Amino acid sequence: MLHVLHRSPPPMTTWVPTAYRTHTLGEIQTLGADLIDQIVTVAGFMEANRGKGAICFVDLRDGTGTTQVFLKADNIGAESLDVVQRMTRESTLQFTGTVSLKRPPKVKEGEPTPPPAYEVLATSVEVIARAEAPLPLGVTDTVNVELDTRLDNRFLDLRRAHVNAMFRLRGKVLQFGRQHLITEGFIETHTPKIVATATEGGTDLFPMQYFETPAYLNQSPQLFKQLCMSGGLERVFEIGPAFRAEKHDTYRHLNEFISFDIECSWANDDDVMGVLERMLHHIWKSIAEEEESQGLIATINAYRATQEEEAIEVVVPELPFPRMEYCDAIRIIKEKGGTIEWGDDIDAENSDLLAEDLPQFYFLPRWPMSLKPFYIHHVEGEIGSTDQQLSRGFDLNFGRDEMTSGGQREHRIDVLIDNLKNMELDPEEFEFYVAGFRHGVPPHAGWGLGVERILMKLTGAKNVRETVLFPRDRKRFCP
RNA sequence: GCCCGCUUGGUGUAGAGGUUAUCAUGCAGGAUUGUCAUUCCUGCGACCCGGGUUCAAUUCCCGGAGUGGGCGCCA
Repeated sequence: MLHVLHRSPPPMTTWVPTAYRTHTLGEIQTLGADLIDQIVTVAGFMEANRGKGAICFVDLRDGTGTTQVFLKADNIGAESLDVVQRMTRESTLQFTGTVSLKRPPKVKEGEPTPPPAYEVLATSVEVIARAEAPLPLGVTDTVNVELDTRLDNRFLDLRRAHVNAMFRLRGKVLQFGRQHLITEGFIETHTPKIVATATEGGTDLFPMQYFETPAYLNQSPQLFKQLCMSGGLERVFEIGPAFRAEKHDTYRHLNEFISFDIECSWANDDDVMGVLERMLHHIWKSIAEEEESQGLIATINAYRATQEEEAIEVVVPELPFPRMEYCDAIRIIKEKGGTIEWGDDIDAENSDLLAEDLPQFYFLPRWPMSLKPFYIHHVEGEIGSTDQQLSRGFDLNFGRDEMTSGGQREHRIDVLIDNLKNMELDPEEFEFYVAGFRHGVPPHAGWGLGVERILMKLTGAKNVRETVLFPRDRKRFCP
């Protein structure tokens, strides 16, 4: 059966000296006591410089932290001091100097003395690249910046501490998700993004030219990961882009997004719901427990405080997640006064009604077959309250928002072909896929999870675009 | 695709048919300071585009462009 192994945390990251620095700024702080009086070379962005007289303080920032560099005309020379004093914010500078204990700040009586901090007493400076002024957006300014301005100048936006922290958290989410699936026996795969035909039907695809032939950007790895099941790979996952040419314009949609997909043999919908909730639980738990992740959350909260926004809190969801079967969801929506009939999709307004009682993760299993794509499995005789055929398809929501859709797949080739015809798709066009079911295939199930949507829930982002480095939406595809 | 907003210095905002167009942040200069979100002084910098109404439009109307939100659909 399933073995979920306990993994010890990865070893501490080591920063090897490079051509431009002997130490990171983070190391100056963490190893400061041992580095006192040693000569070091550091490099980074100049966040601020203070002091116009015979002394000057520079706040220098690199990927590991911030350290103050202290300049005195006696040590560095009047000319270099002047260069630094006239330097623009966000220029990249390289300093050589000695590590020394920073003078402790004046502390009011009764308040605790802060831990010792370290600085670099500079003896020389190299201007690597001077930043043009004014900056299109202030990296350390407390004024709000609109998302559009941020995305137009994303490279500068990324220098802001809370934005940087968000992308580091994104890396963590992928790392912990990947880590969990590997412990459950899944192997990482890649499927093609250039395809000859629609993989699911329904959605609009981006057309492209493949040499002399029209082709498309793939909307989902769905059919290919199923072929992996027919190929006996048994448990696969993929983290990759999906492209959809839908002209939507909302806080939760992108035209290129990263889909976290799995497919699992000898399994039904209930089995893969288990994989999903265990994986999400692992991600949340790891973020809540790991020191580095907590530091990232704290950075985001420090910014939120300046914007008078509520702090985000990583609440580890309890296992198992609640299950709200489609038929029950319809009944409850009706009881709450929502307008819906059995067989309808659950729209945003009605999702809000469900979210009143289920504000976090919950599964919505057993959708009507009529609402699900052709590849979803059904068991004859599993019928809803109106005697209509139910499917083995499910959604995972977080409050009002859909995070995942998944289900057991149809492995019976005759039923598959019927389904295609019933949904007005041509089995001939899907021959590459149907062929995979002709020579024996295990029953299988899987799901696709929107990475950006998960990030929104974890980091409190109000718009998925915030969680993507360079988002592609209806109007934006540059930078 | 449909519905509703918004557009003022680099950034984010206040505001009014006639103003010296507000404030913060920023930028430049100066004073002070081994600073710690320093403080203080001085200065710089803006009404999206086109047309209309009006003695007068950045303000009102129409159109355009850009942008934000909601919906459908989805991850």
